[in-house]
Amino acid sequence: MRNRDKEATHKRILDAAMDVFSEKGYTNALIDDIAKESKTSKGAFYFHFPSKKAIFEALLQTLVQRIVRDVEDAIDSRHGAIDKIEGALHTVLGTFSRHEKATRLLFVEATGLGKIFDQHVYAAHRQFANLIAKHLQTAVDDGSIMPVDVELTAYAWLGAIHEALFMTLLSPEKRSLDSLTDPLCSLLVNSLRRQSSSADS
Amino acid sequence: MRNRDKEATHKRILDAAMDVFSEKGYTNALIDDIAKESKTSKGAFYFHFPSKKAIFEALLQTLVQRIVRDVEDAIDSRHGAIDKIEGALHTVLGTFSRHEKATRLLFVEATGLGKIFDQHVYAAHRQFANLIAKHLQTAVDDGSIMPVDVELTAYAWLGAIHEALFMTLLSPEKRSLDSLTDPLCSLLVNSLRRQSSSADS
Amino acid sequence: MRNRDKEATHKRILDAAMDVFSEKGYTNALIDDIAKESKTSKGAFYFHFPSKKAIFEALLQTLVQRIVRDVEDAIDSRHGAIDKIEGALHTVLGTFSRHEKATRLLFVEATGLGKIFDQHVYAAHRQFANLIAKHLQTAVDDGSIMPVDVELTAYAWLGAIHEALFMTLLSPEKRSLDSLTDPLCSLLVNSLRRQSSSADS
Amino acid sequence: MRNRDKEATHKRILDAAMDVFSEKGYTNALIDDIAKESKTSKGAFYFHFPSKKAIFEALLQTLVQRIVRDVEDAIDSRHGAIDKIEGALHTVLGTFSRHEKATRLLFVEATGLGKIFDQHVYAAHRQFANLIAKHLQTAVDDGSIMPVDVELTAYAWLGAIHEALFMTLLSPEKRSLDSLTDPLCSLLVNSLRRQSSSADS
DNA sequence: AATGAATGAGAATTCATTCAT
DNA sequence: CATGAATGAATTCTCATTCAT
Repeated sequence: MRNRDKEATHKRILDAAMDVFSEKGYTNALIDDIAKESKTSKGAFYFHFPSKKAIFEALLQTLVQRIVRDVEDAIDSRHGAIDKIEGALHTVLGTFSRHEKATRLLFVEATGLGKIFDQHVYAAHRQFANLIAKHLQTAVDDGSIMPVDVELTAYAWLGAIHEALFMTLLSPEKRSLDSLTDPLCSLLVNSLRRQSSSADS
Repeated sequence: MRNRDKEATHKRILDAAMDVFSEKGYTNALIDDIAKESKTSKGAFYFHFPSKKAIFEALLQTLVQRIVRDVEDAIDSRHGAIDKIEGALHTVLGTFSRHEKATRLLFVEATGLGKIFDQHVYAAHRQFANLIAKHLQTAVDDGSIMPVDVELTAYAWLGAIHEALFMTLLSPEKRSLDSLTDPLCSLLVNSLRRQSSSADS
Repeated sequence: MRNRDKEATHKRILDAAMDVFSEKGYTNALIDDIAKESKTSKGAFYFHFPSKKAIFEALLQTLVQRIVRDVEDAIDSRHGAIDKIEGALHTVLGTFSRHEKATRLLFVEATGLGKIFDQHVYAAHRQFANLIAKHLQTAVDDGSIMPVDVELTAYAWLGAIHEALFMTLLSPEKRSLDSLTDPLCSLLVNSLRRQSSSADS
Repeated sequence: MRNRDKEATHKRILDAAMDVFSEKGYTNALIDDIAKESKTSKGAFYFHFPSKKAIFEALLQTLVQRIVRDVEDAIDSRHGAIDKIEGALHTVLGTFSRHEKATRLLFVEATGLGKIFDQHVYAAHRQFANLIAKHLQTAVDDGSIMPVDVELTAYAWLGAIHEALFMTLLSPEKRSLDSLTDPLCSLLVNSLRRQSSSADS
């Protein structure tokens, strides 16, 4: 019972932190804001987390893990290399679309905070890129797509996704992330498709 | 004469600011750091710039303008749509490679600073994307490349470039930006090349 | 039975408090430290003691009383004025030696805490000094020692003891308090011996 | 001129700190109090001193040095071993009497602040004791006084002085330090006088 | 009686900005 | 124009104390 309360408060604070950080950015977010938003107190915050930095890191790590897991699950249910790649892309984009705040946190607010956070961001991007690279490699191996530098391609794709999300998030018009999924997916997958080859000798 | 001094100080401060901002990030950079680095004083800083925010914005704008101009010049000297695109890509990547600090400022340190700076970053990315989009459109129009959504492609490309730079800048190994140019350029240009070619003679 | 538990907890907390206070000093000691050390909880602490200040005061008072009683008992078993004085000195020094933590509490940690505690420390020193003065007076009265200002001498002696303990406690070498007893005792007693002596055999 | 201002402020802050620390004790003294008392600002405080701890240490060190110097000067003008000892005692006591706040700082407020300050206090006491020991040794060497353990005696004397000052400072009646000098001096010096006097009956 | 999560009033420290010289 | 001492609002983190269970 008591334990329930504790965990519930812990989660309320994490949720509040995500709201506040994605709303105001790391630097402009105050512990007071998080305390208020979570309807607890500064003391409760520091009971549950050792520092502002720590909760932000916890948030980042949790988000990356959750997204990576979601995407891997989604891929498992697809068959065929290209299908898997499309699946990965759709899920990545879909997940980001569904969690705008988390996305903003990962791709906007976590950047430019100095050396300490850089490593987290670097690691996060690496994990996402590896996810893509792995399936690209499978597709290359079974001949579904042209042989390419899968790692570089993975980063290029991640970058394309990142940029699309980024610009959408920063755009004053607040266009929904969702509308990006299909066109971006086509663009990326088509860029790799065995090029007709019809008469290609 | 006196005027010379004034301008020289102004520039020394700008240069120092770029060094300090790209080294420590906006938030961690102190006016004192900039004053020290520029071998002037806090008073001089505030004589030449109204605020910390202002000099950072000035820096961003100057950098974007300079890069855009450089790239446009480079493109002018190329002929043929694809050639121009390759020229643009090479120049963009080359310019970023040559100015690591500026690049770090534009693509890393300027991110996540909150609403006010977001607009600057957004505008900067837009300018770069437009540059690419314009020449993609020309290439599409004259049939050099497949018809694609040029705007989306431009953002995808910018994202690919951004990501590559970003990961290189954050990577602990500090790989040089330079080695990225050629492979990335190939990847992107190839992704658009008229695929079939079957009947293209 | 239940009562046993209660008293036992009370004592555990007092003991823990003495450990923690003498180890970290009043200001740096946390209620959490005491709760942990006593293997109870913060709630238990506040059930048994009304405040941090209160337990510290209780501790001081208990210690002073115990030491005064010990010394008085020891003196009772001595006969002759000088003998009693020597007895008092030996017992005071011996007691302090045997209870380093308590000594540290009384002579180091209780100092410099501000007005409120000052009075306790003042009272404690007074009690110790009175103890000494009383027996000095007896010795003066029966002519065993030179007539001196017994009160001032008592403070001087207490000071000498205090300083010796103090320096030993603060010394990096952590020399044992014990080795001080004999030389210090001689020094002080000799300083009062009927000086003449030359012809006094 | 500017430099004058800077130094003047620095000193004003030091003076204010001594007032505040000796009035409220280290822990209860607020930087705000010092800023207010010095008629400057918190910012000015941190411009001149890096931390609360640092200014307190600076204060302690300055005081010890000044007192040691004063005493040594006073001793120089005396001739004869016993005379020098009396001179030292008088000067030490006189100096402490004249600078009650400083004395309170050194002997009351600096105690019980934890490991870090302990070393300062230890060092200060050692310096004072060494001062006394040196001259005791001279007096022993030239036969002016009985051979005694000069180091232990020095600490005993310092302790006597310390205790006398301490009790006077803590006493509710606020008796002046001054009235202590003569009786204490006599007591201590007499305790060492060549007892002989054979013919003193 | 005991537990430990929650509270919130501080307090030290930082740093952009000002301004007298 | 330049200097750098001074300002003080803002912010993180601490910890004695409370209280629901």
